[in-house]
Amino acid sequence: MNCRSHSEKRPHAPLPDLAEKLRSKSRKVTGPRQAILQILRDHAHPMSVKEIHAGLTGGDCNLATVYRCIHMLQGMGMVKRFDFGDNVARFELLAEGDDGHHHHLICTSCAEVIELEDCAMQDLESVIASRNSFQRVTHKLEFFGVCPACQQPAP
Amino acid sequence: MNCRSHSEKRPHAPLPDLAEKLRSKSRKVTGPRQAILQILRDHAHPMSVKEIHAGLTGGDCNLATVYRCIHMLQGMGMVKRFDFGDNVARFELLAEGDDGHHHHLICTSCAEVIELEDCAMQDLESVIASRNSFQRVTHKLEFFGVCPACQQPAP
DNA sequence: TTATCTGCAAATACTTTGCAGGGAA
DNA sequence: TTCCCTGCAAAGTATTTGCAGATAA
Repeated sequence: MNCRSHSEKRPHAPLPDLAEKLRSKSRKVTGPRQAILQILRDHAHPMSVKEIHAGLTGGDCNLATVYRCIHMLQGMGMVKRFDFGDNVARFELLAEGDDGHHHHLICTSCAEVIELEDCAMQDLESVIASRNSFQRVTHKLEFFGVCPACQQPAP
Repeated sequence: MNCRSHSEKRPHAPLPDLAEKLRSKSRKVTGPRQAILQILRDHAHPMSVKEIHAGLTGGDCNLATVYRCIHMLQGMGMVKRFDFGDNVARFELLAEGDDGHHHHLICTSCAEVIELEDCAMQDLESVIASRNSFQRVTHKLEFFGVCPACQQPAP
């Protein structure tokens, strides 16, 4: 598995393109939706619904609307859900043509998130699928550890 | 990664031994705790708190007690928590001397769970740790797919 | 105009906690 | 006897849903 920083990632489409994607599926481009897409675009790591809602500046929108919007975007394949095992769903905007399959390295102390490049687990999936007679096998994988900044002894 | 069925696993300690483990750490052996340990012993896959509570026959005990008991067992290293990405924590009794590090293959249709043997990801953890200057790197990994029984077309 | 979307509020699901009585050691 | 444990009830957090009014197309 190779690792790379977010800055090297495939860039997200500009906001107007994202809006167009909504229109093309007869979804309306509303204020809340644009604001939510903007926030997801500005953050390179998965965000919880609460974080997205808190990040909405000015007039913002209702928490329930954030949930509905995120689910809609997820259904359209524009956003992918990640679970870090703390019972809080997190969502990340997918770049055009990106299937979103990648993993994260999360600091268990400060929650910093580093994105890891797609892993080479396809072979493993095939082995597991055939040995257990399963079909369409996928996986969820996240790494946890202590980041450099958190390795210093507490003052 | 190798796969094996539950029947091949290291067996759980008998109930009296589990009780002794509690006493050795000045924890009391109560009815609810014995019942919960019994249920976990009887099930080879991770169970949600609700499932454990529902499985308590007869007099059973309060849901809050199940939560408290599970947390206590987790703190003692007798039980391990798994997350299947559905915002429901699941717990599995650990056999004596088992660190609980293994993964599961979960049917996305009927939720059947198959346990997979410990994977060979230690090398990967080392690479990720050194490349990102992280310490104490661990991981969570679960596989999802469609089990044989669910592959038949719906009637 | 019209179907979709939003805010509001209430509901649901999972989990935690305070408190007073009950029980294991 | 002495803590530890439990039930009960209430509260906390994450998420979903019904409904009537608002809005994009």
